[in-house]
Parts: sequence; C-alpha cells; structure tokens
Amino acid sequence: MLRRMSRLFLRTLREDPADAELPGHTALVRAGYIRRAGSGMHTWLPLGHLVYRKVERIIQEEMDRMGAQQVHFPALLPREPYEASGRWTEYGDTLFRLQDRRGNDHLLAPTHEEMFTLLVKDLYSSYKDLPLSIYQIQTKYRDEARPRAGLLRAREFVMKDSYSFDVDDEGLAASYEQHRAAYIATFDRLGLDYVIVDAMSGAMGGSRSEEFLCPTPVGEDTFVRSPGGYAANVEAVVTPRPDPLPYDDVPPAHVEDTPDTPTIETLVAFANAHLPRDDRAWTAADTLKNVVVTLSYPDGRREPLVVGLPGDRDVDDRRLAAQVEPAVVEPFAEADFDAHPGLVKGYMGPHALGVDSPTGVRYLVDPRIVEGTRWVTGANEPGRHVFDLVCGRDFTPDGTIEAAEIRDGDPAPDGSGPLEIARGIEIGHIFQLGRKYAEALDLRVLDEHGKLVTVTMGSYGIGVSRAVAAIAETTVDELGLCWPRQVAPADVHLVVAGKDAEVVDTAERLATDLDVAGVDVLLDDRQASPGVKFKDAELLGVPTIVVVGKRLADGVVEVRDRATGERSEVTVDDAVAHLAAICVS
RNA sequence: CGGGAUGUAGCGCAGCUUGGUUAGCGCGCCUCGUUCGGGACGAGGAGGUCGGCGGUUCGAAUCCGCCCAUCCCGACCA
Repeated sequence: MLRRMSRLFLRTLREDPADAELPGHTALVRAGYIRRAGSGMHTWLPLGHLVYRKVERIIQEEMDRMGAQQVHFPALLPREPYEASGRWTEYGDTLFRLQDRRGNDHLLAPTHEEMFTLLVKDLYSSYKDLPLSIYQIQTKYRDEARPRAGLLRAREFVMKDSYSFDVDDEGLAASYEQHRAAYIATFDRLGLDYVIVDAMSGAMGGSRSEEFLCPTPVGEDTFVRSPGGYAANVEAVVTPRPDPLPYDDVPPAHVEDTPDTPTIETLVAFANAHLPRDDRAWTAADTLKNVVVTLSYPDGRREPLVVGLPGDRDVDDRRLAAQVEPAVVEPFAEADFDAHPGLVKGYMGPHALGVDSPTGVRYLVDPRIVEGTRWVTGANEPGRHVFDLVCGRDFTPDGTIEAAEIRDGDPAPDGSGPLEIARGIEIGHIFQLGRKYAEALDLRVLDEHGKLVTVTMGSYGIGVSRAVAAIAETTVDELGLCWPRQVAPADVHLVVAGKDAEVVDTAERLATDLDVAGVDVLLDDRQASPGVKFKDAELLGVPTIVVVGKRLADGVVEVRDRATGERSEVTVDDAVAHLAAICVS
C-alpha cells in the first residue's frame, strides 16, 4: 500500500494537547492518530485505525489458531439476561443503562458473560459438543467513575473476550492452558513486554486467575515480583509465614498505664519515655495494631471483623476487600462501637477478641503474627496497654488474613529474595470462571451417562484499544511514537526532501517500486520544508524512514531506523531490495 | 463520590484583580512573493454564541448566583 501524506487525513500538532498526561497518549494525539470525542471516548483517525487494525488482526489470528471461533454480539442488550445473572443490580453505576421508546430497559454491555452462556445454552446440550471456545472483538461500555489516561481507561473501548466451555475441571484446565499459550504468542507478536502475575479469582474459590501486565511506570496496576520469578497482583500476594518462636523466656503478660495513647505513634513515644527497653528502643513494629471494620454481606447480614497486624503496617483496603469478597468492607462507625461495648476504641486487644471470646468478634491476624511472637497491644481499657503478650500463649486468633500492605523489599513467598513493587498496564486477563454463570443461567449438558451436568467456563480478555495504548506508552521516546514493525501504520516513511524534479521523480518511483515489492509506504509528498517533514516522520513513528534529498547527487538515499536513530545510505538502485529485506525480516 | 483546577478561534494560551472603543497573541489554515536538510520569512486574509442560564449595571469575557462540561489527585475499576 502506498499512502500519500498530501492526501492523508492528518494534522499533526506542534504543541502538546492540554488534556493529555501520559507521554504515549500525548504523542498519539499530537501525531494525529486519535482524537478525544468526549470524556473516555476516542475517535480513531486513519493512521491510528491502521495500527488498531493490525493489533486486532494479530489477536484474531492467534485466537483462531488456538481453535477459538469468532462470533459477534450486539453491544446494545436487553435487561433480562443481566437480570438473570444478578448483574443488572450488582454492576451498579458502572453500567450504561438506557431505555427504548417503549420504556424497556437496555444496557450497553460492559462484558458479555451472560450472552455467551445463553448462546451456548441455546444451541448445545451434549458433552459431545464440548470443549468449545468462542470469542468476539467488541466495543464495551463502562461508565467509569473517572476515565483517565486516554485509551488506557476509557468509557468506550474495544475488548477481545473469549469464553471456554467444558464439562469438567480437567477440561477447563486444558482450555485455560490453551488460552494462556495463545496470549503469550499474541503479546510476543505485538511486541509488548509482559509479566504474568497471579491474580485473585474472587469468591468462586480455588480457581486460577492470572493477569498479563505490561510493566511501565505509567501503569495503573501495582504488582510485585521476586528475583526467582514469582509475580503477583498486590491483592494476591502471599505473605511468607515465619517459623514459630520459642517463648519460654518471655515474662508473663503485664498491663501498664499508658494514658492518652490511642494511636501507634503516641503509644511508641510513651513506651520509650516511660517504659524503655534495655536492648533497644520500642518501634511501631513491636506493637500489634487491631483494626475493626464491618463486613456487609450480599444477603444483608453485617458483622464486625478485627484485623490484627504489626503496628508499622497499614491495612491495604484492596487486599482486604479481595479477601472478604463477596462481603463489602465498611467503616466501623461510632454507632457500631456503641453496639459492641466490648470493643474499646484505640485500645483493642486480642484477648478480648475471637469468636469464642466474650465479644464473639471474629479476629484474623496477619500471617507474620505466628506463635511465639510477643506484642504490645491494647488492654481493652482506655489508657492501658498490655506488654509481652505472646501469640499462642496469651491469645489465639481465629485465623490469618492477607490484608496488610505490601512493601518494596518484603520477603518473597518463593524465598528467592526481596519483592520488588512495580507498576503495569493490565493488557490481558485469563481466569477460570467456574460454574457461576452456568449455574445462574442454567447451562447444563448431558454427560456420557445421560446425566445433566453444569458446564464449567473460563473467561479470557484482551484490551484491544488498550493494547495500542500500551504499545505507544512503552515505545514512545522524546521524538514521538516508535512502533514495532508488526503494528506500524507503514513499513517505510519516505520523505521527499527537496523540490527539484530529480528528487521528486526518484522518490515517486521508489515509492511505487516499494509498493510493488509489498512494502507499505507512507510518502511525504507535501509542500513543506524538510525540517517539518523530518519532525513529523519522527513523531509518526514508522520504523524505517527513508530520505530522498540532496544525497541523491551521489546516487544514494538515506535510510534511518526510527528506534535506534541509526543512519545508513544505499544507492537508489539497491534501495528496493535493501528495504524489502529490512521490512520482511 | 471526596479534594483541587479549568472552560476565550482547529490547537496552545493572555485578557478577568480594578466592568468601558472593533476581544488579543503564538501555532495551524487561505492568497501572493521569497526560501527549501531539522518545526523558514515578509505582506495580506479567513476564522469567536468569551461553556450555558439568570442577576447586578447605562454598559459584563471581566462582578454575583445557579447549572453544565472537562482535566488532575484520591476512592472506585471483569
């Protein structure tokens, strides 16, 4: 294909748009690939759409190769299926809802689990039909509370979503592995760096879930990785459990007056001033902090939960939320304290906590709080704390919970060293859905014994528009975009740097010859000064830039590698063969 | 949803404090000429409901009120 910039629907911007923050997003707008159409909505211009289509094509090819079959659902859907699965209400404000002229409720689909499930239910009823994997590439709608970062978090976006259907867990595991392999192949082809991290599979329990994160400081997701290769979403990080400590030498627990010490800081300061240790100063890590929250369950039930953790750590709300799902974490209000007089605000202690204690309040602790660890903690009386309280001797929690914040340098669960905290863009997510939707929508098939069994499903997503953004963010440099060849809008950006007939004619002929040779060419045949053309070529990010200009006097054209900046010269006669070789390899 | 900010030509901005000719600058766009290897220069042009509604005033981009929209931080986010 040969595209002429003189006719291309393109306007590059010399200045950064005011509403773009990320370097890749800024470059996409400046280079005329996308335009903002509204908050969280984007228009793809010709060059952007070319890149988008190449990304989409690669994803399609890899899905087809693994045996998934493409379908296409409406983006606009009736309410009923979402009512049946409970998500009409569960999805909340994030769901775009609308009514037709008769007043019937509809929605713009944020994802299509229900439709896939119902479609299979419609057509299939035998184990012989399974396994099955089907997918679509579809525009999705989510009324995000806060769209941001251009294409990365938009309200309208394109997602490839596929679903696998199997009769049993082994089948699901196999389908999952196939998707996993296909995703690896896809992201490799897209030229995207990625880390596969463990993710929380939510309340369905036990099933596998992994995210493909593209590591970049501009990513919204936080994950950890270890030198040994362990990687996990923060929600899913497992805290290594230390060995129990001997505590024969620990003196009996004793209660001390610690007036006006409702916080860890005030407690530590008081202890150092009035109850100093012999060996070292007290620190927050010596204290056991007990945080009380209310869990609110979908059935309306509410119960308090106390989380115990070392005083130098805070609760990570997202980790806690992931642990207690489907219950929702709510703050423990003043009224709740009134309802639970056994809980003394600021001075809670574990010996009054636990399902078997007088308060009956469930008490879960951080995994670091193992048998033999000794703590300073609340004495359940205002202004008093208990010292040398030993876990396993003086109190026994109801269990452990992964709710403490993760810190850079924490020990990795694989024992390979310190965890590193990094940021990434979630470009793919695979997970074993299990039977949640099949049960809700009654998707069952007959097995070989003629018995009805509920189908088990997997769900697999790739953000297509987000992948374009991730590539842009991770390849952009100070000059502009810098596309991997396989998704670039052209192979060669041919700059006509001059206006005399020989230059123009040679460039035209070269462009035509390259086109014939199967090389995609973007020909800058505009009436503009060379400086403008060079700047635009760098901004647009086509991987190979060819300049036909004053070096033509020696019979050569200049070939530049956009990514490395390397420049070389080839004779006009050799140019086509040389470039064709570069573009194919 | 909490906090902060912004809204003036296609883009980036000034003007608003202290109301008063025809609302201005740079980029981009059109015409002519000169230029032509790193975002050229000169001359002449086109392009505006100053976010909206209401109020104060002889007079509002400017002051006041309400609303809307957008962006940033946070909460949220298969």
